[in-house]
Amino acid sequence: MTDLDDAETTYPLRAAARITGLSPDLLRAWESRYEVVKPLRTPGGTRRYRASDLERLRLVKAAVDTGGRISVVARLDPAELLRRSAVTDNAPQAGLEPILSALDRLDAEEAQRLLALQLSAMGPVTFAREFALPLAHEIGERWANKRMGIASEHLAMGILRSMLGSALTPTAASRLGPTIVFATPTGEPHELGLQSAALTALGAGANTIYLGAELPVEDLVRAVADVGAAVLALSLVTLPKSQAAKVIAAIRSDLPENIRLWLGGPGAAAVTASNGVEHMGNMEEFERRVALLSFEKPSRS
Amino acid sequence: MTDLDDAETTYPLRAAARITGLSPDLLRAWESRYEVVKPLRTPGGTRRYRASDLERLRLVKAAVDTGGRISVVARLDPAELLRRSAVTDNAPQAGLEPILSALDRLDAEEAQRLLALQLSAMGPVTFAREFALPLAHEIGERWANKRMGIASEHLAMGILRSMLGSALTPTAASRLGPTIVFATPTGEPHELGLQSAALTALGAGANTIYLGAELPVEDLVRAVADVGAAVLALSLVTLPKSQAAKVIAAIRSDLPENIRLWLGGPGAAAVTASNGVEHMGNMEEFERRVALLSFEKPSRS
DNA sequence: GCATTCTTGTCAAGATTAAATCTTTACAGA
DNA sequence: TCTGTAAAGATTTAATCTTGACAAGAATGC
Repeated sequence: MTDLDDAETTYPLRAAARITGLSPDLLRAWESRYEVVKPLRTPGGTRRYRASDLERLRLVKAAVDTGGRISVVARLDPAELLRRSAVTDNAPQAGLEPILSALDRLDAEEAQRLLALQLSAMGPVTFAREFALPLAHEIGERWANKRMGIASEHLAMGILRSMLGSALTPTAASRLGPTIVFATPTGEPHELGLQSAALTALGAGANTIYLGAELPVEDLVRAVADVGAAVLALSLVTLPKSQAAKVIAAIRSDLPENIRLWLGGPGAAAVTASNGVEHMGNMEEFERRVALLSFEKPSRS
Repeated sequence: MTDLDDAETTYPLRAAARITGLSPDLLRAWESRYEVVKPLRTPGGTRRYRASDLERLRLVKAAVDTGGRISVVARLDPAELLRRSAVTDNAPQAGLEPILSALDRLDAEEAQRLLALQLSAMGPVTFAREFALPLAHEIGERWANKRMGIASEHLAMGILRSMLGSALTPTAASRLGPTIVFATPTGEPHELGLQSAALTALGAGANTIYLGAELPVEDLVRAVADVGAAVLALSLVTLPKSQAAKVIAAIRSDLPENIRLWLGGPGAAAVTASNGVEHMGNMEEFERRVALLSFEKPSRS
């Protein structure tokens, strides 16, 4: 960022509407009636929402959705808002058991049948996030407790990788969106989360280029430059912290400044201290960031 | 939607540009100089591209990319264009070039489109053996010569792995055949040949249990015993000779005597000296051996 | 071999169009 | 009264338009 000091990225009304799920009319009404947010204005008078505005709107909507009155909610400060929009977590453990049992018997046919059923029921994006990832987590758990063999784990991961990989087919239309390259750095073999993220991005309209696991720094940087990507998205799971930090630093320093570097996955939190590296806390946040990409100021190059 | 007769969906210039990969300027130049396409116009004069326009542009670009001159290519009719940019005929080697080119550009969509075309034309088993393996070989060659990046290689392998993995769905009927476990020992990451073999076995009526790459000896042996397999099939490509010999010896000694151990792949020849280990020289031999298994005395229950 | 012309992709300027957005006012259900 | 939605007409922003020019490479003529 050379001198983009005041050039905090902002978003037009339609972006705010799409991201928050509120109608443009309602956004204006809330602003003029209750001053929920005060977006910036262009010289011509057009609204420009900062990321902080969007975040606040998200919380306010959550509070309203759970029964609050907008005239009251609008005046709350962020801390109070957070309390009012508490997450009512749900346990989607539903159909896991039969699949785990099939995997334990190394019954690929049955496992695949059950998984395909889920996939067709929920669609690839939801399947990846709500089913495949929890399943993988549970398998990892059981493996750690010696309640399941590696063979079952391999079988499961292979099936999931193929299923998600097949869904990960870019369409001609997806080229319209911003380009995001997905990969895992050398030493990080876990691919499932990366695939889920790629599917999410595809659903959000991004032009996803999925390179898979264990790409060397140099090739990664070159690929990103070659395809003119706006973002390089990496997933970290088991890569040791020290090694991860080193790799990320290397990538960041080799990557052109105007290309973003996003990290996700359980192993990412420990690394993201550095500058110019952004951490995606969860899939929802990631999805939102992808959607916002389309609305950013034209990036010169 | 009563009468949208003329309401064929059309795309503005920027969509056409991003979908075809041509710049807006170039699109206009090609139109005004050579009449490559004649998009519709709005009352105000703005271009609107039909799907057919985009298709034509795609073909024209393909023809230009392979050395044609735009002034010539622009006049060709669709049939001629197809000839100039298409997967000419069944000769496998012919179809490789466009795919390699797409991979080089990291154009997943195009690569996948072309591969899917081949897959549907030849069926999974033939596709794996006659197309995927030669393609992988060629990619390896080009990578060794620095004519192709690792990113392209990863992209290709990911696509192929998913395509073959999806085809590798055991059916209820296949459970009738002899059980074969497919895997690769720890340290051997190459999976493509293994998948091809598994597909071949599936086609030959075996009950294939595909565990994927890099299974530790202990788990491999346990898995084979658990499912009552008649054969353990391993693929070796780049595992160093000494290491391979050690791993194979370990597996053989831990494996019950009545379970066969088959080795295949380029790295297998160097190892097979030992007793009780059989070497599959090529896919045809392997296929024959699988077929023969069915006639041996029933091994299970 | 060398200069000339043609081809082809890219760019800039200034005008125009299309799509978003603006404000204000109104209205209807809870 | 509170709240979400809608319409009208003006305005702004982002895309697109045409024209003309330019430079590097390819083809051509001598």
